[in-house]
Amino acid sequence: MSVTLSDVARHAGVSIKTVSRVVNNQGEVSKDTRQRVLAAIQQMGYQPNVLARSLVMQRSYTIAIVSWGLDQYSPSRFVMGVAREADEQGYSILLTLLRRSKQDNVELVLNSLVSRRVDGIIWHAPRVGNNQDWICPERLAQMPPLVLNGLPNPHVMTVSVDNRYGARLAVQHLVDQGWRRIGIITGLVEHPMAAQRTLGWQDVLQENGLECDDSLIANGDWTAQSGEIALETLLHRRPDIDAVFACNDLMGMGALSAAARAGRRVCRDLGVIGYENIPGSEYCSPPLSTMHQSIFELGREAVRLLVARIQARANGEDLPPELHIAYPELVVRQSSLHCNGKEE
Amino acid sequence: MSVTLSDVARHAGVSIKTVSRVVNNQGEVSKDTRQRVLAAIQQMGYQPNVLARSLVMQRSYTIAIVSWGLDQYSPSRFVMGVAREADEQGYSILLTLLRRSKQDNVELVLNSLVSRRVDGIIWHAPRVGNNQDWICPERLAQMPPLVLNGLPNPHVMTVSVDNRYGARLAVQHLVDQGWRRIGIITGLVEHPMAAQRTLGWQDVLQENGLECDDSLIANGDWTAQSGEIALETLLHRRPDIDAVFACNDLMGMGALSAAARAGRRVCRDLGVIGYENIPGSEYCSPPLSTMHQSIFELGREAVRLLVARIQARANGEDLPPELHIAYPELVVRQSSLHCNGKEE
DNA sequence: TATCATGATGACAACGTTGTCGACAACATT
DNA sequence: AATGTTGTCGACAACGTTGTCATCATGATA
Repeated sequence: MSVTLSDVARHAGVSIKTVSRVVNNQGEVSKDTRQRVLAAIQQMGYQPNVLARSLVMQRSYTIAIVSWGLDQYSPSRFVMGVAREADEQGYSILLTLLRRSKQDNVELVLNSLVSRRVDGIIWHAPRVGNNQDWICPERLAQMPPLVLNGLPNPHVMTVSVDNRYGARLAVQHLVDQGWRRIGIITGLVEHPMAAQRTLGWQDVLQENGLECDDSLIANGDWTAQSGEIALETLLHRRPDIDAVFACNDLMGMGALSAAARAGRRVCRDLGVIGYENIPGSEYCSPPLSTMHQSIFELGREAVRLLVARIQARANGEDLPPELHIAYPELVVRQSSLHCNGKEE
Repeated sequence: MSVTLSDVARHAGVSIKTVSRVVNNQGEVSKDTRQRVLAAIQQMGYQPNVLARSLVMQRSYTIAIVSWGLDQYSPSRFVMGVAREADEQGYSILLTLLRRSKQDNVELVLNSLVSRRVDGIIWHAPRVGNNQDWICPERLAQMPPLVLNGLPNPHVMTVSVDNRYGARLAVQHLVDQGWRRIGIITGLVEHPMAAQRTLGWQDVLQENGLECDDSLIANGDWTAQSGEIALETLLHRRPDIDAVFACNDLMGMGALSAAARAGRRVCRDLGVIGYENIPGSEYCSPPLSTMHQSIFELGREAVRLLVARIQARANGEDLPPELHIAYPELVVRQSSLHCNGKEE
């Protein structure tokens, strides 16, 4: 079916090994034969068989990304960053989606990756329940993992976004604008990311001597609809609220909509800030203030770190796992501004 | 490093081949030895080496998806559908992102996939320039492709969304609402998808005897910002416009924002409809009417068709390439409704 | 008893690469 | 002239599977 080294060798009148040398341009081959072999390769359309190479070299030049889902913006961007950098580094990426319903298939997924002999894993799913218990010495020996927002662990590489820091920036901005009773619409509570953002919110309120009561908390699930409902319950429970921190932009948009329906005019009666800077957040009415994260770049960085580790391991050295943290930036638009109703 | 068949064989006191038989439970193995082998496998944590298996079987149980990008909602959903179905069918998926800048790397990408001996390709990128010229007999022999929104071709499988039909539904709805001068904000003109939607818009205007002039067309690039600018120029050029069909929701949101700034009240002075039904489109103000497409399901279907073809090919049969078309559905929300200003 | 099907198993050669080692010529050094 | 060095190249054995065939009991049939 496909052209092999041996086909090319026969055609060029040399040994298999010589062709192999030319392909990987390694070792000494005379200019003359190199030309001849190159011509044969060109002519026959030879493409090396990576499977065979992987088998003998004991590495597949493949890294797996195990993802929770691509339907949100940030995860998609992360995967794009991973794909781009992997391409540039000469690695292929194997995409695996975790089933959200089943807990127990983590083990299955991992076994499948071992079977495919991937050189490393990028774990791109929130730590919920015991779904990261697989990170144990036995597994670590098989393939090095890099975990997004992972727990500190001396044997595991991690790239993280400092969500608590980001949340602090967002809420501090609300405080600076003069808002005083600041509620929060959280993400899915079982996601560590959501927990971190809630902590940041707490930090700022406490530092500023503002009220920080459970009645200011409404739980969302990252969807716009949940944001809408959350703001409704919040306003009902605490009519004195004058601002709200939505833990992502979609929920922020839901909140904007709920506010309008409740007759609360954003910027005058209510400050709103989101988190994630999704496309479109700029075009809500009013435009949604938010936190920006360079997630694409984080994906690239993840691959860089992981590949460095893989290469090192192949050379017998054991690179100490590095850690990379990204810090979000505040994007001030209109929804968080406090107009004091002056222009009424 | 890792446990092999031969390790298990030695441990269980049988031949390699027998272990192989147990693993693939094929052939006749006595109950007794089967138990013994199974125990050994369990005990040693054996995982078959898919690389080696692929090498000898001449198929990798891997399919590649070549994508244009994951930053829009629909493409992400498509990839999710692909990943899910591939998982269920026992295939792994290799994710490749096309560089948008370079045209010429299509050939490189393809060669890399041949090198990895993928069993099939899902081509998930708009046909722009000559970037689908690779679909030629030579390539077809190497690995069967399935193309999203591909051109009709007796040798290539295709799954499509009927974009022209969807656009017709959207614009007809505007007409039904009583809007008469209907502009369009197109997608990137070089994308066939954008062209199809524009054709659908034309169809309906002509069928209804409405004006269908070039001055009603403004070109966007799928981003919200481009939608905003497009509506501005449109309103400037043709102040008599009373409705606009935005070829995706993001541009629709931009248009909504531009309308507000221009003092045009949506629903009264201007009808707006988008396309794609992204999360958040429901929470614009006013909520954006749009077209819904079941893209996740389309991704699953793509894998089903492709895998069927691969299996058939492996059995020597040559399954005729099938075709699958999905039809979008209208989602009526507020932005497209015509209030006639009654409640003024 | 001789022959034959059947069931269970293993030896061995593929698959397409790469690493190791040795062969051999050409040339430089003592 | 004998020896060492260098540059080219090929034979051969891995890598971990699977398919093909042969082997060898065992029990059934003629």
